[in-house]
Amino acid sequence: MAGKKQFDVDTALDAAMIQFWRAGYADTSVDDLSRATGLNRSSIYSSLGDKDTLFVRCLERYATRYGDKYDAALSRAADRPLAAARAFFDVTLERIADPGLPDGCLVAQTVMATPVLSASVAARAREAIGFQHTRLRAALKAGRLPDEAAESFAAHLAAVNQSLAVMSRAGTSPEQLRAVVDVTLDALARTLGATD
Amino acid sequence: MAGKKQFDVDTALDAAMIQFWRAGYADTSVDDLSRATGLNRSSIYSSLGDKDTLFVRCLERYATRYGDKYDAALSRAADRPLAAARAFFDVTLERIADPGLPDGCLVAQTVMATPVLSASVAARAREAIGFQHTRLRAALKAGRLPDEAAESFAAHLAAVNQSLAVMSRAGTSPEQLRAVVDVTLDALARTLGATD
DNA sequence: CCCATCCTGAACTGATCGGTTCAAGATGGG
DNA sequence: CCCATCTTGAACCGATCAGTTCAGGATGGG
Repeated sequence: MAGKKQFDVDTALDAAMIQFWRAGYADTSVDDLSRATGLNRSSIYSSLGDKDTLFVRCLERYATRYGDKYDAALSRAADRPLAAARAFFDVTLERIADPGLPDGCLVAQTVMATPVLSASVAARAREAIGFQHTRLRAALKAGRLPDEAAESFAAHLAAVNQSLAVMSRAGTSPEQLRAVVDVTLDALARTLGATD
Repeated sequence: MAGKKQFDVDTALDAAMIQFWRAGYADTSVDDLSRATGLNRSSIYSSLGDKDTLFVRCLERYATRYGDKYDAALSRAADRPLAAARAFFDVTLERIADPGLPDGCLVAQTVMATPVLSASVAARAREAIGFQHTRLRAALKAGRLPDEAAESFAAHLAAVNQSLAVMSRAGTSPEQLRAVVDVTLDALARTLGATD
């Protein structure tokens, strides 16, 4: 099985990411990663790095992939904050509805494990959360929401988005998750209406 | 150090609960529990049970303690849903502000680890989340919120409350957490105003 | 004073962890 | 055809895990 060709690193990273996403850092052993990727234990270390390095790569992969989706959703209706926020949440709700992906959120899970993880990993996860806030604030300001309201709603939208990760793991139904989001969207709609 | 007297089981349980709360189930070893409680390894097994049993006891202790606080907060202003909701969130915000307690939430952390924990533990954590929803819905209905709105807001309030656990671990400041909550409270206030 | 009771420290078991090493096998390019 | 390259499986290391056992010290009631 060798000579010049190699396995697909991207596919392996996706499998590792999903494994970490499902079980978390502490509960994922290198043997688990071996099974998930189909790669030999030796190959993981030689091609993907040790467990910590690999986890960071997966975390960045996750943050980039879904960060891009959030960006795309927000910018698709840049002048209509309500539609933008709705599209933003749809990214998460569709991810949760995808049976091929775990519930929850790798970033949320990592943040929750913060006191135990290495400082660098914890910092990256916090960074991802901070970037979400920045992204939302920029989008809301671009949608002509007053600065103060943009600030508050950015924090609120980011928080509610993370709450979906927790609630989806608690067995909350898609309809209930939608209800959670709709309350927030109604609040945003009324705030927009009030300032129009 | 014995004869007839014993250590205080309640104090030990509190210490164990805080250890699990801070580090989670997977990242808490029995030696960690020994250090946290000040009890000998043997004493833990003989007096508090094995790790799984002890964790369930801590989880129930947590759910009861804060469940009672949530109940008290909601019932203190049973006829004013907005004040009740505000008091509900204050329970969480004060807990987060307490430097003697870990950030986050034991239930949220347990729910996030659901795919890895034993089925019975996962079920208890989900149960606690479900009870929160029930508690909130009952309080909102008692506050004369229409059934449909009570249902939606109960899900929303429970979710936002859980989001505080995630965000507090992400290093979000108390002011930002307050902003997250205030958006929700504003939405509730306007809904109440609209139906008055 | 003495004995029943409780707690402690330490050792031990078997399993699993992350990480490393290496011989053997498979492959494709020259 | 043959060699350089890559992957595999398996073994190994030291550390840590949950859980058990037990001898001995400390204590208080009688």
